[in-house]
Formats: sequence, structure tokens, C-alpha cells
Amino acid sequence: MWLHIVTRKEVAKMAGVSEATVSRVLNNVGPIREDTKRKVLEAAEILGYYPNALAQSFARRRSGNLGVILPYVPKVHIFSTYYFSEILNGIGEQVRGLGYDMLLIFRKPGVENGYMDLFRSHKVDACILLGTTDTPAERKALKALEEAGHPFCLVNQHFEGERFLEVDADHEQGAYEAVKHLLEEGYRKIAFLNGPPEYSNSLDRLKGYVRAMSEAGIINPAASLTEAIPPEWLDSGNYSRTSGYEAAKRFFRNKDHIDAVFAANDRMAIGLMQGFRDLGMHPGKDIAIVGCDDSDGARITDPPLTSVSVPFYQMGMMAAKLLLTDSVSEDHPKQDGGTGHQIQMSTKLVVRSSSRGNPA
Amino acid sequence: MWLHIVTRKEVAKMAGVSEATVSRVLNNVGPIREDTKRKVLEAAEILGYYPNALAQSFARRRSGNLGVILPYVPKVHIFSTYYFSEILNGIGEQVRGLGYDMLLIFRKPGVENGYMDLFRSHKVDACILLGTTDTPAERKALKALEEAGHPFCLVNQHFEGERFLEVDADHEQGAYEAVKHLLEEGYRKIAFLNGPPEYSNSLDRLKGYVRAMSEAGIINPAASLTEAIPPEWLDSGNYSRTSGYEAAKRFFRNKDHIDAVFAANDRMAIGLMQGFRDLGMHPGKDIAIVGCDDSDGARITDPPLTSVSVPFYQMGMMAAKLLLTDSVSEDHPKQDGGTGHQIQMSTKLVVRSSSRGNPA
DNA sequence: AAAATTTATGTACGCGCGTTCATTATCGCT
DNA sequence: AGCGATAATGAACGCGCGTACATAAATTTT
Repeated sequence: MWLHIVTRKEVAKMAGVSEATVSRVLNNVGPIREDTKRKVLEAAEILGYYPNALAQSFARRRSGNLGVILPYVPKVHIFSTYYFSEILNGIGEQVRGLGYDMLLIFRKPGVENGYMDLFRSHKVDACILLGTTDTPAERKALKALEEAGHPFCLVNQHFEGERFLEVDADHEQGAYEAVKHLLEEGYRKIAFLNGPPEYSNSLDRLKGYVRAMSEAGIINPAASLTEAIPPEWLDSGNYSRTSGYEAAKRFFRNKDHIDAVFAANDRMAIGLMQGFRDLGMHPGKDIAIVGCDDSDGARITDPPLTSVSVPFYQMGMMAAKLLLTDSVSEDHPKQDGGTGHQIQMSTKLVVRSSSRGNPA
Repeated sequence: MWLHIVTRKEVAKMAGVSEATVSRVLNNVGPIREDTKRKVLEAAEILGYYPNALAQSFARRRSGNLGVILPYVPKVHIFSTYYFSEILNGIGEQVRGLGYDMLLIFRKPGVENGYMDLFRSHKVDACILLGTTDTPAERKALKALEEAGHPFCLVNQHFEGERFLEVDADHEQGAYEAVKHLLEEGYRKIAFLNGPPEYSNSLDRLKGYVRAMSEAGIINPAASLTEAIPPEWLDSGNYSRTSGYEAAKRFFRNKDHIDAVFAANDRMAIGLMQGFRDLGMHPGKDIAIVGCDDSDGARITDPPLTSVSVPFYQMGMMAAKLLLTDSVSEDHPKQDGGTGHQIQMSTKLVVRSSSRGNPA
């Protein structure tokens, strides 16, 4: 027994028409008499005909795939982070509606611009790049992609000075509101646990932090970003819970000069809470904590974590939409008079009890 | 300016050989003189030749894609659950090494056996199905797939009586050890918050629970599974945190007859903890809680949650490996003398403080 | 009623590659 | 040198589909 693959030819024969007509009927192209259409569809139904997607892609010279590139971080299960999960969800929802498929690719560790091959080999029609960092190599690779005219979109990362297609969130405003909230709650000695500098968010959040603190007259707005901030208020981790836990120890040394910490993501914020707790402090009481992402984790800590909600899901949807309905199907990689798309979505502070103590 | 696509033909011309030879060199097939090989590779390098993956797939009649089917649950961001994330990570790691790509597909809501089309249209060479449930429609669809000879693998779900390729975990043993641990800690009045019955895990865990409780002489091993259990000890939710929270209220009504709860996943366990806390009880002290999955969440609750660790990551890897190195590349969908692969991986209890109180 | 459209369908080709088969170069041996 | 065997290469085809072009049928216009 061998499963015969039904082809267009057989449908044509059964329907008594040419192969071209079958093709036209199934693709809804050109004028077709109503009853030939019916005949073809009936024949296809009876024979159980399914167009061969491989042949279609080949003939159309389009894969029908949207590539999603994920960073390869050894030992880290990348999907397990709220951030990626949500974005992927959004992308998935969008491609689903647009008839595309989603090709997941893990960036190869050593290869510099591995994603160029994806386009060259026609495996994808467009790409969404997640977790990129602003390094010289990365910039170069992206510029090469742009140069070659391959449509791609960055999510949650901005490359200053470039015209890349980007879907970002307003992290500066998010940080500003988070810190402002702490100030309004009466906290003054507010530290900031930032993320790695190669992510544009880090600079954004720093700006927001400085803006809020300057407006409150706590730090000198005239000085440069970092110089105005007392060193014991500025620290950084790598977005892991562990790095937050470690940072708590460092902050603890200056605990008299700190009554609140704003962290660049929830995982670090949760690490901070655990760290402070292990040092005998009570998060939400002795020290206020605010995180970023408003992940699931923020709801299950004790006390629940105040956090900056970022619309990752919508950002994923938007990125896919931009790529699949502009640059690809039509043919104008840039619009808005050549400025390209630089979408920025707004964040929203979700206040929970980790930041509602009564500071001295 | 228009980007010319370099084809095999041009490489052949530059290297002064035929197209067939170019093909042979790049695919390492047949005997080739060392210097022609060099010539071809040089020409390819100079011209920047990349084989067209679409054409390759078409000619080979293999897509090179491993499909991963995810359940479509409206309003639920499926990736955000630890369970799926980990499995996808494992699959991703495996396909990466095998030169395959990973095509993510969300099962369409209405369509009964939508994945049949994926095979028929040759979009995928094999499929991993996640989040399937044991319903008549699903069984039928899977049997049809099997009948048609399409290689697929189920992860974390077992269909009793079928010979499907499955990678499951030993949830019965996991539940057994979890309950036994509670018994050893001195708890006797142990309730069980199960998941929906259409998941095979639910029955597995129920068996494990009953086995442990029977061995301890607490319930009658002779009676049927459910009859032996006092009704106030058996409840079920839908794996969401909320359903755990709600269950806490029900258990609370019989709080004098309950001093521990074993939950079928961490999210429900966390919901239980929050629910009991809101009712004035202290999880880990007034009532012991044990979950399943050993997700990230288990580490950040207060108290940290004892949980049954399930090797989802390895399960994903294994599923991909089975499909991509047996059924697909070679051609024997079943081995072990026709029993098919039914892999079962072991679980491991991770004890934390949510289950180390001192029960009365 | 014939010519000029418009509508509907068929014919033929190519997309870029893998691969079979035929052909030629190379080698080992008597 | 001659022969058979093997190594190396080229010529040719087909995979299943989209589509440009040619053609035939139906419709409108003159």
C-alpha cells in the first residue's frame, strides 16, 4: 500500500478542464464560469486534493513563512521568560490570521549574521528579531540586512541613529511613572537596579528614573545622567532572579540610604525581594520594590509586586502585522517619507502592595 | 538596483563544470575530483551562492520542517505557561542540531483534524502535538493520521489502547512520591486537587494518590479509585491559578478534615496558597501544599512550594529526536516488534518548605 | 450580420534543484 | 599496448505549480 499523492492534473482530468483552470479556480484568479468552478471544486473534493505547499512556494518564490529569531543563550530556556512568551503569543495570533506560518529559529551561537542565510535561502519572507543587543557586530549585521532589502522588524529594542523597523515600548515613561509613584508614596531614597547597557531599554529606563528624580529635586538635572546619581543608588544585573538576589546584598550595605528600589524587570525585582528578606528586611514594609514587565510572577509574590506593565503581546502582533501587510505583500519597505516605522507603545503602572509601605 | 539571485547555473559556468557537478559537490554525493570540488566551492564562495531552500524542498519532496502544534485556547497566552515553554525549548534544541526547522502552528478552533492538512500540503515532515486531550474526536483524528502514515508524536499525554508515539512522564509515580512525602511528614488528611479528566495525567496522578493513601492504610485499596476517597478530599480545577484559588474556598469548608493538599500543577497550587491565605490560613504551617511541574513560580512563592519536577525540556528533546531520526529519515514507523515507542520519563520530588510544617 | 470587445479556457513554459542514465576520463592489470 | 573496471562528469528530465500568451466562446457594438 502506498499513499498516492493527488495532483492538479488528476483534478483537471476528472473535472474535464485544463490544469490552468484548476489553478485559477483554487486561487480565485481571473474570470471563471460558475459551473466550471463547481465542477473543479467537486472533483477536488472527491479526490481529496490538497495543493502541494512546497510546489506553491517554489512557483511563487515565496515561502509563506515569517521567521522569528530567538537569541541562543546557553543554559537558559529562553521560552520560559515571560518576555519572549508574550511576544511570541502576539506574533502567533497575527500570522494565524494572515495565513502565514511561523518559523522559529534559534540564533546560532558563533555565527555573526546567521539570519542573512535565512533570507538568501528563501526560507523566510520576513523576520522578527527578538532579544537583539546593540553591539557593533549586531548593528553591522542589521545594516547588511537592510541594505539587501530583506524586511525585518525588531521588537523591544531600539538602534539609535538607524531607520530600522522597530516596535518598542515607552520604557522611559514607564520608568518615570514607576519612580514618580514611589515618590508620591513618600519614598525619597530610591535606588535603581538597571539591566545590561546593550539593551536600549536600559538607557530608556535610566532616563525615566533621572527625569522623575530630577523633577522631585532629589538629584541634579543639569549633571550628566550617571554623575548626578549617588553611586549607591545605581546598580545593574543581568535580568535574572539571581542577579537581583545578589544586588540585594549590595544595596543592603547602604540600607540606611535606600528605602526603595526600582528594578528593570520582575525577575530581578523578585530576586531583590528574596534577597532582602533573607537579610531580615521586609519587602513592601522596610523597603519598597517596583519591577518591570508585570509578569505572572508579580501576582504571586508576597507582597504582590508593583510593576510596569508592557504590552508585549500587542507588540508581537504589531510587528507581524507591519511586516506581513506592508513590506512583504506590497513593496515599500519604508513609508512616512522615508523615516521608516518606529512604533512605540505605551506602558502602564500596576500598583500592588510591594510599594505601599509607609516610609519613615 | 535589483538583487540578482545567484543560481546553480552561474556557479557551474564560473567553475567550468556542469550543474549536476555543482549539485554533487554541495551535497557531498558521488565521487568528485578534489580540484573540481575546490573550483566549485570557490566559485560558490565568490558568487555568494546559497541554494534555494524552496527549490530544494520541492525537488526532495521534503519540507525540512518539524511542525509543533499548540492548542488554541482563547484568551490564554499559551506560551506563558511553564509547561509549553519548557517543551518547546527542548524541541528547539533538538531540531537545531538536526538541521530541521520548527514550524509553530496553532490548532484552529473549529476544525476537527486541522493538522491532517499540514501533512497533505507537505508543510511538515513530522509533527509534535502538544496539549492534546483524550476526546473521541481527537482519537479519531489521531488514528486517521496514523492510518495515513504521517509521523507524529504526542508529548505528556497518553492514549490508552493506542500505539501512538508518545513521550510521557511517570505522573503516577510522581504523585505517589508527593503524597508519600506528605505522609512521611506526618500529614494524614491529604486532599487532592486534580486537573481535567481528558488529560491522561489526571488519571495517572489519581492512581498515584490512591496508591500512596492505600499503602498508608488511610483509604480502602479494594474499592474503586474514586469511591474509596472521601468526597471532601477530591476536587478538580482547570490548571489555572484562579481555579486553585476557588478550590481553596471549597476545601476551607472542611478545613478540619484536611491538613494538606496535593495539586496537579503549580499554578493551581499557588492559587490554593493564595486562597488559603486570604481565608486566614498559613500555607506551609496550617496546611501543607504540594504542586506539580516545579515551575519557576514554585521558587518564588512564600513559602516556596514543594513540587514534582517533570523533565519537560528533555521530553521535548526526546520527541523531536524520535521523529527526526527514526520515523522520518528511515522508514519504520513502529519498532520494538510493533509496540511503537511509548517513552516514559521519570519525575522527581523537590521538597521545599510548603510541605514541612508540623501537623497536629 | 459582421466587427469589436470582453470573457473564459487551453497551451506551454519556467521556477532551481535532485537524480537517473549515458558518456568519457582514469587506472590497474596482463 | 590493450582491456576491463572504476571514477568522474555531463545531458536531460521531472517535481507541481503559477502564469504569460494564445485561442476560443460569448457578448456587445456598429
